[in-house]
Amino acid sequence: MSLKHAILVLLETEPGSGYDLLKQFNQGLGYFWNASHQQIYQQLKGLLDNGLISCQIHVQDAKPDKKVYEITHQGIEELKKWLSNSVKPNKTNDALLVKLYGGHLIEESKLTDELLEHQALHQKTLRNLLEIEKTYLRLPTAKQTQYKLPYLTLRRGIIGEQAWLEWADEALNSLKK
Amino acid sequence: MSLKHAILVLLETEPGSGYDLLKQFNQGLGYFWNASHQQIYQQLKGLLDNGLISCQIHVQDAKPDKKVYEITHQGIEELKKWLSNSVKPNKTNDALLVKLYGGHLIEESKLTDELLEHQALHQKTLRNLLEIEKTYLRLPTAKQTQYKLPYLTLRRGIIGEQAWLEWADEALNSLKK
DNA sequence: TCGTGCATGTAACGAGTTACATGATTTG
DNA sequence: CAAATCATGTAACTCGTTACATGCACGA
Repeated sequence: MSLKHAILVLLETEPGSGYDLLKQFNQGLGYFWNASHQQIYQQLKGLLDNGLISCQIHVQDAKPDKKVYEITHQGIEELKKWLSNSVKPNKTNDALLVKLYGGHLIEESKLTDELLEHQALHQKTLRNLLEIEKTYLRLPTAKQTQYKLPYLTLRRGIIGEQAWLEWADEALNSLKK
Repeated sequence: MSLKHAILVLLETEPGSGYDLLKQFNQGLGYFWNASHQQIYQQLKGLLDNGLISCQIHVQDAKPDKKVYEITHQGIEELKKWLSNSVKPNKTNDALLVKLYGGHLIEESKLTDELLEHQALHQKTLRNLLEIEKTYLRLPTAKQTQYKLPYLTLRRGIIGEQAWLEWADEALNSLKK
């Protein structure tokens, strides 16, 4: 349901191709929404069929052609409608926790190893987010106000990652014993 | 991929019916894995076809019959294999954050309202988890050691919810301005 | 020449949601 | 008398992943 709307949100800010959207999902938006290129291209097809976006082909030299999509009036209406209705809270499905829960069947060192792997990834993500935050905090106040809402989502990412790492410390200590 | 294994983890602890599993998903396991009854019954069918679980019908009076499933030797082997291979880190797809990100299209009061709704739910979840933790902390040391791993997953839930609420406070304050 | 970036897609499958469907017993 | 609990399922659909597929340009 929401990938459609995530794409509309991005296209509302500025028109772009499937490839452009993919980059945004891998960068800025990636800390709260992920999508593969396959999914994106499928959704774009659907959105186009329903008239929520329009498409123009941009010929480039030395690079493949690109299809640049733009949100339509209808698309904006649909987006506003979606924004106004409340969404259900997120379901968490976390395979790592399932493994911990049933972890007595294997050696604890394997659990520790996997925790350490995940810890390294989360640390990297956090460093990344903190870099982006630095950039934001260096902006003039007017710009900060303008990007207030996206900044709140960034804060969610930072606080969430910090909490994950806090837990991982606790868990690793508990496993050591 | 993981629902299968979540079911195996539960059946490894004790045999049960699809309905029993559903209750476990709605209670203890629910803070890190969710599944609907439709999904569970489908997966049980698949697991049975693949010989990872076995099934016996228990006739009850004054209640419908139930199919009690048990993990097989093959099932335990499959579970151990899964536990030994590492899983990919979780992808977060959070619709609420997509809405915040694109929230400039609607009135801020609508965003605030929805945040408050979610806040109430998270508060309730946290209270619940803290109750379960109290029960755990009252257990004798031997029992605590036995349930060490599930307790770690509970801690993840608690720390995660606390972090969510911390963020929500920050977000609500920022929206007030 | 090999990998990375740019740029797009199809097909098959597995995971998850929504809707439909039944029927007894217990509790308020 | 209505609602919740117990107990099971099917069907249609959407969402997401994995694998397959193409082709040019540029730098190491």
